[in-house]
Amino acid sequence: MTNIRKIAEMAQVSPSTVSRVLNGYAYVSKEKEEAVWKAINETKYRKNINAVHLRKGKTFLIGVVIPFTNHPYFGQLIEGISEMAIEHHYNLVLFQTNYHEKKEIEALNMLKHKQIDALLICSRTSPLKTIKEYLDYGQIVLCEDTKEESISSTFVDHYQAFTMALSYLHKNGHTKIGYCIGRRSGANSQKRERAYKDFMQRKNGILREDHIFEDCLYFEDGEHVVKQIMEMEDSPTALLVTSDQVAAGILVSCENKQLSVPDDLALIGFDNQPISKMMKITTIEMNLIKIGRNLFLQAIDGQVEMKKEIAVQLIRRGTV
Amino acid sequence: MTNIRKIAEMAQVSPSTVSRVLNGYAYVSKEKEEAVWKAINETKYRKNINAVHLRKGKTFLIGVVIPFTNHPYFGQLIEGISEMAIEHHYNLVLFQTNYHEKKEIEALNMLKHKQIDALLICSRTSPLKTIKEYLDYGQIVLCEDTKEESISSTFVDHYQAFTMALSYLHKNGHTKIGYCIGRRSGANSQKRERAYKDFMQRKNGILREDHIFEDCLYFEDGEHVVKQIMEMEDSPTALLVTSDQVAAGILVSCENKQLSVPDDLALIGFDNQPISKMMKITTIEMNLIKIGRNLFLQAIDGQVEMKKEIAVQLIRRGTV
DNA sequence: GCTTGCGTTGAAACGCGTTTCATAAATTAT
DNA sequence: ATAATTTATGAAACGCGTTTCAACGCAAGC
Repeated sequence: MTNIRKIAEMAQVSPSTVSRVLNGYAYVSKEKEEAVWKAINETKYRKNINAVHLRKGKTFLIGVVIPFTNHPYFGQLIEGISEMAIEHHYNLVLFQTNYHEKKEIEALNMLKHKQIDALLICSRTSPLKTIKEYLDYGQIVLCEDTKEESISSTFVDHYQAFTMALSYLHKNGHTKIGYCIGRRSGANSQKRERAYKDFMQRKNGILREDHIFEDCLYFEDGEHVVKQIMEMEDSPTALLVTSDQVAAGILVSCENKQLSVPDDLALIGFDNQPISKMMKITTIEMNLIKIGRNLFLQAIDGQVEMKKEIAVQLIRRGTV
Repeated sequence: MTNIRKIAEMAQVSPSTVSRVLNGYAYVSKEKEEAVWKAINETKYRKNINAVHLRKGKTFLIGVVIPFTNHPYFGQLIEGISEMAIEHHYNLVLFQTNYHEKKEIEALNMLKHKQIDALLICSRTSPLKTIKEYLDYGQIVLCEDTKEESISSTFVDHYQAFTMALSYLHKNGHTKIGYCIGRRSGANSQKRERAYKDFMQRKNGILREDHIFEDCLYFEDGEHVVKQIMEMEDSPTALLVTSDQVAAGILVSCENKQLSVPDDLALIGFDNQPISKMMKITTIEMNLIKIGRNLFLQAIDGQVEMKKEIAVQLIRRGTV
């Protein structure tokens, strides 16, 4: 295996100069630079990345914790993250947790053992207390409002976003509003629940536990929601659906059941995924790619704003 | 930062002995071993993984090339891969290509620059010729039959699987059979097309280009297929659907359009995904997790059988 | 009593790119 | 013309765990 010293010898320069050429530093004469490149090309030299990592004390790996890879919400998040990763010559190590705390701890331990430089948790299961114990070992970034906590984060104001969506429905004459969500226990979900309950109480809307639909993650989950609604006595006239996929599923299911959208049931999706545009679903854009990008930048650079809120936007289309 | 030499000093032994303790080698006396552990615990020593990588000449990273992360086919494949990766203390670097060749080349170049030890290509876009140029730089494993080629692979016999499924439909009285596929250009897709055309010709079945439905990847794509079929004059009475997701979408769509399955339209899905069990869809099990596991093993170990075929199995349920 | 061999241990080499420090030469500033 | 920079380059140190080689001690074998 040819190394930098051999190149140096061939080009009649010192290893330092080879390194300088390789990394594009100034202060190398044209002749020597050319000699070095010539030797590099002749030998097909490739630098040993592990030596670089050792010297720099970094692995250039960022861990990314997500519950599922097969959901477009996380798909977009990863897209943003990965875009920045490429730009900064980092690689990503994915940890799919399926919301098992054990998997999350595994990722945290990778950070502890310096297998990764930083950890990005897109959706967590373990308590903040646990996560904080690992802060000494490297940067950890969350995707939720960490307010007074000392943990970096990029997030949207889910309380405000939900309130905005609810107001919009209310203005359109709805008082019986329900919502669909993936799981109720997440930090962001709790914020949404708080917003929902506060709003419904404030506006004297009808607040019923069975107007909250759990386990709504995929397209096919929409059908189940419609079925439940149709069997319900006092069913909601509008739904906040925290995933455009599910909103699309609900929409299709409604069409098939001769339920008119928005007349019988109004819908607001979330994320502004391609499918919502295709199916003309009114939605809340979260700019997940932007969130992803910022998450990454926080992970590699302590300088970046420690807590960054990303604005959301109501996109009016045809389902309200 | 405390390192192995400091531990050695504290425990009054040599660095070699510390290394031996750390790696669980025999031939270390109890007293010294205990002394070493004591020092390790006191200092909260964590070993520098980059030094290990440098010394061992490996990164313990395996690249995985997939077109999309958000499809359960690849989700299961990754599950198998990742299971083995954990067991063998490797990490995965995901390259999502969206079928862009450029992205695939990026991954191949990572191998060239020794950023990853091996590359696992689950679905490729670039020609075999290109891939072969990178074989010198590390192990590359494909997920398709590489027959006479000198590239490792784990695969299923798609020709045989398709033929089996077609036979089953034929035996059940179908001659007008169509099929749904993601893209037609992939190596595996071409095998399937070959099988389809051969079979239809052999059995004098009706072979029409418009009985081949492209771009069928997700649940929602099923609706489009049903729509097309209903508008068709001489529509197929049975479909091979190369993804259970799509088969489920078709099934739902049929129900809504008062089409009876299997009487009006018979369906055979692929992959035996959870959804097919839930919805009682007859399917071809591919054992993707097993494939994933084997792909990984081939990537890290030249010893493992170079080409491995994984058997498929027809799972009879309610849609034929 | 001497050879053989296993158990145990440490010194030193190894993998290799980066970076600091010192020095020399060439410019520019005063 | 002299001092102060800037440019250019190399030697050596550095990061650090692993592994090989040699050696020593002690026990078993002849």
